[in-house]
Parts: sequence; structure tokens; C-alpha cells
Amino acid sequence: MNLPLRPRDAKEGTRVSRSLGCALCSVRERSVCTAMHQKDLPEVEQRMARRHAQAGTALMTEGEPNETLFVLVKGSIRLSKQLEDGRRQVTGFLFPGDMLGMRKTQTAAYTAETLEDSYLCRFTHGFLDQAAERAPAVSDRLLHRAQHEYHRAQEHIVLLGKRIAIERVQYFIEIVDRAIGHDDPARGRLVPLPMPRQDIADYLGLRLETLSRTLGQLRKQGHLLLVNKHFLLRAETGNAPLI
Amino acid sequence: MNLPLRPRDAKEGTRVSRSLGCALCSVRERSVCTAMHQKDLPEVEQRMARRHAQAGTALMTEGEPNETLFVLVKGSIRLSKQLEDGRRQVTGFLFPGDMLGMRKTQTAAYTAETLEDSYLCRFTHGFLDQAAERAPAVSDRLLHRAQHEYHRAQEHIVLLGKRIAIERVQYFIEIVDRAIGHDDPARGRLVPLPMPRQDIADYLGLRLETLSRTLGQLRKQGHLLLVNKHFLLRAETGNAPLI
DNA sequence: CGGGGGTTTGAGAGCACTCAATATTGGTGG
DNA sequence: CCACCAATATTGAGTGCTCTCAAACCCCCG
Repeated sequence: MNLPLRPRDAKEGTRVSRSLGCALCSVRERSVCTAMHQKDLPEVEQRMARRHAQAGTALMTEGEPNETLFVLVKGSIRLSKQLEDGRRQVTGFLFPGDMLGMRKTQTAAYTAETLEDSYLCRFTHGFLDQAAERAPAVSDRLLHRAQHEYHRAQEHIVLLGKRIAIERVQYFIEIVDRAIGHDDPARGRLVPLPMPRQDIADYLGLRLETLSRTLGQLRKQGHLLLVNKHFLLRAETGNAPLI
Repeated sequence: MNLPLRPRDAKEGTRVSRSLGCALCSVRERSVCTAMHQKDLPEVEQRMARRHAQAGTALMTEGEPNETLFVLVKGSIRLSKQLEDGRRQVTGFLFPGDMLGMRKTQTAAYTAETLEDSYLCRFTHGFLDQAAERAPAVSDRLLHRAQHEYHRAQEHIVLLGKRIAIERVQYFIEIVDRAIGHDDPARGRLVPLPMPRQDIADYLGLRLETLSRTLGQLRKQGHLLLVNKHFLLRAETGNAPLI
């Protein structure tokens, strides 16, 4: 699989400091802030609110207005859509460095909720519009991220339309690994799973039981050394030396 | 189903005139042009190329660079992604008024090909960047369309993740109807199908045979009065009077 | 009229689903 | 510190929707 995601070394994005200024922000180079005029940064530090959100906080609700852009600094977010009959589809997960609410809207197309205690930076679109006038790169940055989300959604479409259960689960593990996985002493990759099984199943278009069985299968096959509620341990992938 | 698509009355977007100026363009209000400065329009008419593209023309190819924004004035376009093993997923269809290539890119995430003889307007991103400096609404318009595409992709994800075959086919008919369907003397809606069955199946994540069977089922159930290669005829939907 | 791509129909198999029981985890109170 | 409970996750058995393989049909075009 060839996933258009960020490289593994992006993992230091998980560091955060509530008190440090933007210049030291761990995810700045991936967010909209990098495009702002240097002299805007002090105002950014004043105007934006870096805040803590506890697990389960709704940042945006399907059908309701949203005037805020969020930059996720630490934690994780679940995006989901509700069907009229109550069924739910998880349309994506966000990890540190990702953005939410690229554009002001009257009726949000999806719901966004934190999966764990998280840190976020907030910008009103009023402020962003001003910043965009000074620095057109701000608009481009937003467009860039919006397009990036679109491309991820297209990958997701391919996943759901063409892949069988085991391929879906492997893909999921791959993207979470790239976003927040890290090397583990036990000679493998430790991949945190901040979301419950039901969320993963709803993301992959599988039933809870099928996901569970497939994870078990991957463990038996040796692709996974360990699977538990909050993380899993991947065996080293193919490119390890054979001798 | 409650689809966030454009209303039925958008169908006059299919009219086109190769020789008329932008002021009379049938899809201008939905495209980026509406955001441009009034005094830019004459230059738009000079700089952009309104061109005819015959069926099967590749406007953008997965993995290759693209520097052009296209506005589809007449016709239809298929968006698709290729898997490493040759399987193909159709990720979307574009109809008059839709745009393609909102942002310049080095490696396009998907392939875009015309399904039938079509008319398109082309803008280089160099020109668009200039227009955006004069009129910031241009950037916003691009962001708006990019977000719109993202939302359609999310609907698609819900479709593939949660819906059974017959629901998928009904959804497909609904979106094509809203885009290019029109009233028919035989008291129904005539919905053109500019794409072959295989494309529809690859869009819906179904096998060709399953799609064909499901269309037959909808015909037997009376939802469709007629199904043939190039169009179908929908029976009037539920809101007709019962007496 | 004959050829050929595209589409439809048929029979049987398989993967994921459904329903159900068991096991594990995490939190709470004795 | 451990017992207990509720929520979450895993495992099992059987079913069904969609897939696979195959043949027939149809329409368009030469």
C-alpha cells in the first residue's frame, strides 16, 4: 500500500506545552500558522485560545453552525456522520497537526469529538480573514489542508469500495501508526488506539465482531505481536534484514 | 434519504453556448468566476480557454502534475483511483457547474476523464492567483468548492460503509437525477446515464452483476419505469397525492 | 445480417453479518 | 487489596447478501 500520509518521523507532534509561545509550537509548520505574517504571530498568541478539551468534547456538531478553525496540538478527534435511522459512519480520525473547520459554515456536514483529553488552538474565521488579507498564503494553506482532507477521504472511499476486511484493518493500523505510532523496545512499532473498537469498526465499514476476529487473525499470522484495548504492537515490516 | 446536493432546478446548467461571453455563461454563478472582480471579466474571457473535449479525454492523471483549474460547462467527468493490483475505484462524477483542480499540485491524487463530449473552461493557477489578489472572494470560492467536494466524499463514505446494495443504487440515481435529470412527458423523471455500468458499479463498490440485478429489482418494484443503457425513467416519488 | 462489446440472468460459493455466549477490562466499594 | 459490577471486547455457530464463474441476451455498427 502506498499511503499519502505524513512520514513516521512526524511523531514529535505529540509534544505540547500549554505555556509556550507559537514560535515553539510543535505542530506549527503543519498548521495554518506557518503561513501567517511574522509580525502577526504576537497577535495570534493573544487572539487565539489554546485550550484543553477533555475526552468526549464535541467541537463541531453535524447540522449546526461553526465559526471556528481548530488546530489539534495534542490528542485525537473522531469525525462522524449520522444516518437517519441511527446508524453511524466514522468518516475520519484527526491527530496532532491536523485542522478542523477550514471554512465558516452554517450547517456542519459532520460531527467532531475528542477521543481523549486534547489540546487545541482556536481561531475565529473573522481573525483568519484579516490574516489572509495581509498574507495570501493563509488562504492557500487552508485550501491546501482542505484538499488534503479530500484526498484522505478518497483513500477512504477506495478502502470501503474495494478492500476486504483484512486489508481494511491493515490500512487502519498503517495510518494510525504513521500519525502517532512510535518505536518500541520490543523491536516493533507501538501503535496507540485512542478509540474504542466500535469506532474503528464504524470507520472501516465492518461489524465490531468482524474487526475483532480480523485483529485476532493478524495476531495469529504474526503481523501483530500484541493487541489490547489501548494499543497494539506491530511486528517489524518486510524491509528488515533477513539474516 | 436527505442528500446535501443541489436542487433539481439547477438543471438548466446543461445549456451552453461556445460563442457567448462569460456574462451569459449558464454555470457562472456556481463557478469561481462569480467571485472575480467585475473588471476582470473581460480579461477572463481573453485568458481562459473554453474548449471542447471529446469523450474519454484525460483532464488530469493520477500521479502527474496539474496546473489547471477546469470548470465543467457541459458534459460529465469521471474521477477514479487505481489500486496497485489494477482494481479501480470511481471516486466521483462531475456534472455541469462542477470544478476540477482547485489547487495546483505536483502529483494529482486521482484521474479525471470526460465520459462524453464536453465543454470546459480552463484557468491556469497563475492567473487565478493574480485574480485572488484583486478579489479575495476568489480564494474563498475555491475553498468553498473544495469543502463541497470533501462533503460529497463523506457522503460517499457513508454510502460505502453503511448502505446495502439497493440503497446504494437508489442514492446514485438520486444524485444523478439532481444533477442532470429532467421531467419527462411520461409523468416521471428522465435520468441520463452518461457512464457505462462498470463505472457505476465501481462508484458504488458493487460488482457489475449485482448492480444489474439491483436495477432489475427496482424496476420490478415499480421505482423505475424503464432502465436502458443510456438513461432510466423514475416513477414519481412518494410525495404524489394518494387519491 | 453477422460480429462484438456491453448488459442481463442463472447457479453456486464465500465472506462478512447476525445472534448469542463467554472473557476481559476498568472502576467502585467493602 | 480484593470482590463485584458494568462496559467493552472476544469467540462461536449458523445465515444471508454479495461475489464468482458462466451463459444468454441485446443493441449498435459495420
